[in-house]
Amino acid sequence: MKRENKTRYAVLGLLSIGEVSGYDINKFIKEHLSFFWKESFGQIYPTLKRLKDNSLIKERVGMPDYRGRKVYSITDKGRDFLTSYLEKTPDDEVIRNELLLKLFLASNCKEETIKSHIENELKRREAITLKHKKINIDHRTQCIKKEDERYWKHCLNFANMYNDMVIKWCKTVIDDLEKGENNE
Amino acid sequence: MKRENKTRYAVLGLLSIGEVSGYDINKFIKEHLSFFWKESFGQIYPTLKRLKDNSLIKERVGMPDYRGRKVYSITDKGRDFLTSYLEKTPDDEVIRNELLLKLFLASNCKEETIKSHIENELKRREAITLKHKKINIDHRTQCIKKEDERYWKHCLNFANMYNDMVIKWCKTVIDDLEKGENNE
DNA sequence: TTGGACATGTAAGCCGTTACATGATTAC
DNA sequence: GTAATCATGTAACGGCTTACATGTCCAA
Repeated sequence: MKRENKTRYAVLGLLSIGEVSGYDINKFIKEHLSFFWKESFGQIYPTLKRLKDNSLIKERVGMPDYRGRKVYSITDKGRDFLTSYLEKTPDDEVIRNELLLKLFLASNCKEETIKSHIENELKRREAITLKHKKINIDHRTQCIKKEDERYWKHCLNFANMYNDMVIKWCKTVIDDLEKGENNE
Repeated sequence: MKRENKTRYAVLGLLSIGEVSGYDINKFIKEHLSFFWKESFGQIYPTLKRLKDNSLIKERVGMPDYRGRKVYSITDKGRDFLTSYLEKTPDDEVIRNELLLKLFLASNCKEETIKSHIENELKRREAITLKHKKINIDHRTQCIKKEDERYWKHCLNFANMYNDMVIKWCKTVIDDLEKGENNE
């Protein structure tokens, strides 16, 4: 079985929430979903075209806000297609964690090097946590429809738990590396 | 800047541990590293050829265990290349978590459907935990060289912490979904 | 008036999986 | 003898990123 193009489901899914443009889809994913999904323009625009050709979505030239803007809405056929997708068991995440690869191979570099990678990761994660606390959950949820809110909060919660876990892990690694340094 | 082929670093990295064949590399990744890295034969064999052409590794026909088997070892040049790779800041993980995508879009399907996806994930994770407890850490570490062991244990620990976190998360989602059902 | 955000789209080209092709060896 | 595992490799094909190309609108 061939690898499936998942972009179309993500795009179709976002259109199930409301009528938006390709530009909006990109922005929304970047701002709100980037902790579990990524897309690029090079995928989004061709995907919109294909979905339109298959009558899964409808195109409308966005007036009066015209600026070359086109907005798309999901059709009944599109909604059926999306629903049948959602029923299929999700594929395993494809994991390629470069930080762990480098840690695993760290006997080929200085201990300082790998330590600084871990410290960077820790800082990055702590910054995310801080940002999430500032922007409280209600604010992050403003743009989400009522019926989706419940599911959305679980997604956010996943992100937070993952973040906390990584922070904890980074600290244990750093502690261990420092312990080693003192022994020398 | 072009996207980088990461496979060569993974392959080179494994050869830094010892002289092995393409088949061995595949097996090792599948058995030991699959929680943070994946490769397929279609990438491994061409990569070995390219690394050899660039003198980063050396080929040797594996005698006396001959069965068409070729084994590779890292050269000094290869080791330098690997070290300079390890010094670069790791790229962000590319995340595409289909379970979270489906959860986010779950207002387009029956609640039962998404609930069963989460339950599957929970079962899968619990099975992994069980397996890891059975195969104790010393056994999993047998095949790892002494100098790598310390780093390796941190990688394993990441896997365990992540697993535990996901299990906890799944349970809160399932609880919440069941609470909703009772209210109806 | 100029920079930044809005807005759409294509082309090049590597990346990576899957399927296919082939054959040896070992254990039952 | 036959199934499983060992073992290498290629071809097809779609996936996806990156870079490029083009133009508008708005605010300072």
